[in-house]
This record gives sequence, structure tokens and C-alpha cells, in this order.
Amino acid sequence: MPELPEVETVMRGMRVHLEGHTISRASTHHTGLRWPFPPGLAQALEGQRIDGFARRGKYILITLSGGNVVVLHLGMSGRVLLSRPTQAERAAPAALHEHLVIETGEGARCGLVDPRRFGMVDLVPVAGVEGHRLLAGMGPEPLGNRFDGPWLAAKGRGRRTSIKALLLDQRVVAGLGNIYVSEALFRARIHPARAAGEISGAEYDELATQVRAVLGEAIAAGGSSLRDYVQPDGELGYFQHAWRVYGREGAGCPDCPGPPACDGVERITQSGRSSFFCPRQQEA
DNA sequence: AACAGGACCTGGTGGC
DNA sequence: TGCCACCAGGTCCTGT
Repeated sequence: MPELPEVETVMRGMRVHLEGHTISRASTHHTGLRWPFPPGLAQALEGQRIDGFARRGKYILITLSGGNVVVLHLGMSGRVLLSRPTQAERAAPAALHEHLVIETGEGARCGLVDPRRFGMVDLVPVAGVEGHRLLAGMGPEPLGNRFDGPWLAAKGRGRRTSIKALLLDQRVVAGLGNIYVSEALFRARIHPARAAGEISGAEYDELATQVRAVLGEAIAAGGSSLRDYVQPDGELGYFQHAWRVYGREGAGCPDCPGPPACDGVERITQSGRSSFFCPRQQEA
């Protein structure tokens, strides 16, 4: 599911719903996700006040009063369900694939649903978060000051890998995934299969601009809903309606006049993953 | 070192 | 209707 805009939307929803609350009950309903849950996770959460929320790339960071931070990744299929259950609802069992549930003394409930279990949950001391093995090598935030065309150009210099693969590399820039890479490359008019080392400085400048633009628009729209992704409050994100190429193989390119000048959006597979592009706007 | 591919999981969809 | 192959928002790890 979730790339940066969806993770940001989920994190904001959790903040509104849970910030300042104290966890009264926590339970796990599986041994773990991608990796086993930290030993004693539920007990470690109980009694903690939830002091703050942040996002780093596709990770959600939840600061607890006792000095620990919950590190949460939603993988491919992770969802967060937020509610204020009645007494009767509290007695209900966890939903299918709801692997972690917390309740607060203030009456809120938060369930982590992840059918495919590609996500992860860790609990680390706040001092160790930056050095966390999964976070330490992560590149700059695409909406932050450290990310720009020259940064991308430096990362792409001499590389023969595709620009698509470069943008998916979380060490280069944090938070992009398969959808927004296709969208950003379309907007910047760069073919996804071009070698990263062959992209010009001007093109990298435009690419960085378009990465920021598409992510900003998607966050404003509450992310993209597809399959079962919804915002934590149950609302649908609606950026999927703004996709110009992703998932639109065979459809008309939004910036082309149509046949015979352009046959529309094409799909190719790059290292096992689909890329969508317009062959007329994005030359190989 | 850089790169491609497999691996980890479940569920939905479309074809036969 | 049933079965099966294929596809899916991620990313770590291994082998070349």
C-alpha cells in the first residue's frame, strides 16, 4: 500500500486520534510481521503515554513517555484502524489480520492490520532511533531541504542502473515507491529505463521538482486509495484519481493528442516491477 | 561495488 | 461455479 503520502496520512490520523493518550491495554495477535515482534512488546506499551508522532521515509515513529520509540512500517498491505469503541465493542475479538491492538484510557483504539505481514514493528530507545539499522542509511526526505536536483545528480553519477531503480532506492531518497516514481518520471518527461548516469543536470532539477510536486499533491489529497487502503478514519484518499500514468496501461496519455500521434500509456517490467510511462513524452 | 533476482506473505482478479 | 495463474503499494538478502 503505502508510500510516503499514505504513510504521512496515516501518521497524521494517528496523531489526531492518540497523541497525549495513555495506553491502557495492548495485545499482539501473531508472533510478528516481517520479523518477530520485540519480546514483551505489549507489556512494554501498557502504561506508556503517547507523546508524539513523526515520519521518516515510510516509517512511522511514535515517541513514548518512558523513553522508547515505536518504529512502525506498513509494508505492502499494512493499515491502521482508529476508532472509539463502545464497551460492547471492546469485548470483541481482534479483526482478521489485526496483529497489534492498543487501547487508551481516553477511550481510543488503534489496530494494526497487515495481511501479508511485510510490515514491521520495533521498539527502541529514543537515543537509538537514528542509528536503527533500518533507518540509518536512509536518504533525505524528498520534501525537505537536503533533497534537490544536484543531490539526485550526484547519486546518479556514473550509475548504469535505471532512473526508476535509483528513485526506488531508499538510500537515495526516502519514501518514494512504485506509484509515485512512475508519476514523477512522467511529469519530468524522463523514460523510466534510462540509465541514471545519463540523465542531465537540468533533467535532475526538473525531476526533483516533480517529485516534490506529486508528493505534495498526494498528501493534500489524503494519499491514494486502492484495494483496501483507506485513511485511518475510514475516509478514502483520492489521489488515485489524479494518477496520470500509474495503472493506466493502454489509456490515453493525458498530455498527448491521442492516436495516431500517441497510442497511450505503456507498461514495462523493470526488475520485476511495473513501470508506466508515455513513450512519446518520455523518450528512451 | 553494483546490480538483478529471489524471498517473504495473503488476497483479489481475470481467464479458462 | 471452481480452479489456477498472475498480480499487488516494500525491501532485505543472496548470488553473480
